[in-house]
Amino acid sequence: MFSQSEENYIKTIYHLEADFKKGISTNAIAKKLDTKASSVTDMIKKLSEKDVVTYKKYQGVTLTDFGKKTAANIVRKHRLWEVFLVDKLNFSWDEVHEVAEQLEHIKSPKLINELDAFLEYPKRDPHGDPIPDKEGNLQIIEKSLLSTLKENEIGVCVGVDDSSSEFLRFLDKQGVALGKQIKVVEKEPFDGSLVIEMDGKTLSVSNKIASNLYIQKSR
Amino acid sequence: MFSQSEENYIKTIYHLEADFKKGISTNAIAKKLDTKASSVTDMIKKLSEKDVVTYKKYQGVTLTDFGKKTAANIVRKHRLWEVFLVDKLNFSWDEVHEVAEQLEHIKSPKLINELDAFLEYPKRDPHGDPIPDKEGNLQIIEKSLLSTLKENEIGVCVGVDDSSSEFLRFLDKQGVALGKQIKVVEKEPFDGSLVIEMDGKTLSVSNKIASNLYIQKSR
DNA sequence: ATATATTTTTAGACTAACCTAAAAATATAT
DNA sequence: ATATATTTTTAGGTTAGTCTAAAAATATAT
Repeated sequence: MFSQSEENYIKTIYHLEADFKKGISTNAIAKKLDTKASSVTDMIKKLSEKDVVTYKKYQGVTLTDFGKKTAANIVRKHRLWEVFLVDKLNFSWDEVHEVAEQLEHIKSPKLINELDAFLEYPKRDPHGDPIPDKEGNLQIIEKSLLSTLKENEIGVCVGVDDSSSEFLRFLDKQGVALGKQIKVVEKEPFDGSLVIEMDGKTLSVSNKIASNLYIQKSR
Repeated sequence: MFSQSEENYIKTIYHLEADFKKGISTNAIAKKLDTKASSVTDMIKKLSEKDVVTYKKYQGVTLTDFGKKTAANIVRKHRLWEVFLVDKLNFSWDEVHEVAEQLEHIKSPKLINELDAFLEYPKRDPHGDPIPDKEGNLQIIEKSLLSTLKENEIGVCVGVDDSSSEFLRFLDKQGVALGKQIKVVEKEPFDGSLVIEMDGKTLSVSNKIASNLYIQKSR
């Protein structure tokens, strides 16, 4: 059984590994968790004692298989709770993170399995991120950043890269949501902005937006 | 904002005051929380600093109005989560306590208000205990222990005194549940047992059972 | 009313999780 | 390749919440 703090470290390392492969640095973890590198070193030693990570001094850490499974389970809980909050309790997708951060630490296998069933086994959370199954596996979706699509390509919005409140609220305002079909009408080479078609309407999005929206290409 | 530990103390004092009025002893709290009296003294000092309790050395503690409201809010959360677990996630009434003990510490006013609405503003938890409203008020129900009913009196089962798993599972086995109508057919003065009628069937219950079941008398 | 028992508080220590500051190792730049 | 900068670890300290053991206060019994 892990403490909330241990779980937060495990989850953070998991997310960093997804982005940067192996050997996550002390500093990277400290930055994500808004803590000091020295605190991270302390915790890493404990997690390595518990066989959650492999660690050699000055070489960064890597999750063991056990650590990966543990992490996936925390992420599973986090994302299932997010679905619950949005689907059942009228939260919007920019409001769920903070509460899910707390709920993910609740310890009860029955709770999470029943919740999964109650939500009818969702495959994605409200931001489009996949929900790991009980074994910790998560289905990968071939998604591309909107900014990488070519003119006339069509796809469906399946996720966001930046999930900050500001960005999500901006998307809401523009009418962008998961599942929306988007067609690239025109790409502006000068500033990387693009003209898209959505809901039969035409609008222009900046490169910054297009670099944070994931699209699953049609065909 | 209170820590989980502080919240557990506040809640415990609240429950003890409901049973024994004012001036809850250090030892009583220690017993309930399965901790040592010296730890309780430490925590009491902190809670009194924070104006949650009034405390004079060796005189026990009493919740302030602020403390009562805080406590009621924790109890509200606990009981709403219990309803959720039983009504939506197929938990039985003897399984909910442990998980609700964790869920009650989640901090999010929106979460609890939306949960309340989602559950359609329940008035009682699965054990028949009233759920405090947002202001911390809880409706009182005139309930009597089954053992205090007279022959031929009729009532509805509205709660349990002892809510241990063993007792609740025993009640399940006997078909006893909240809302069941019960009529006292005969009282046995010798051992305090009584013969009751429920669901059209006649059965005998021991005094121990009858002293732990609350009945709301009809008329 | 005094002795004895019980309860409560104090004093001092422990652990988890954090911190700061300094030392050690590694990386970078000329 | 050596000097400099950066990263990481170590050493030692802090706080919340717990503990044990002893001291102080209160309660009980004769």
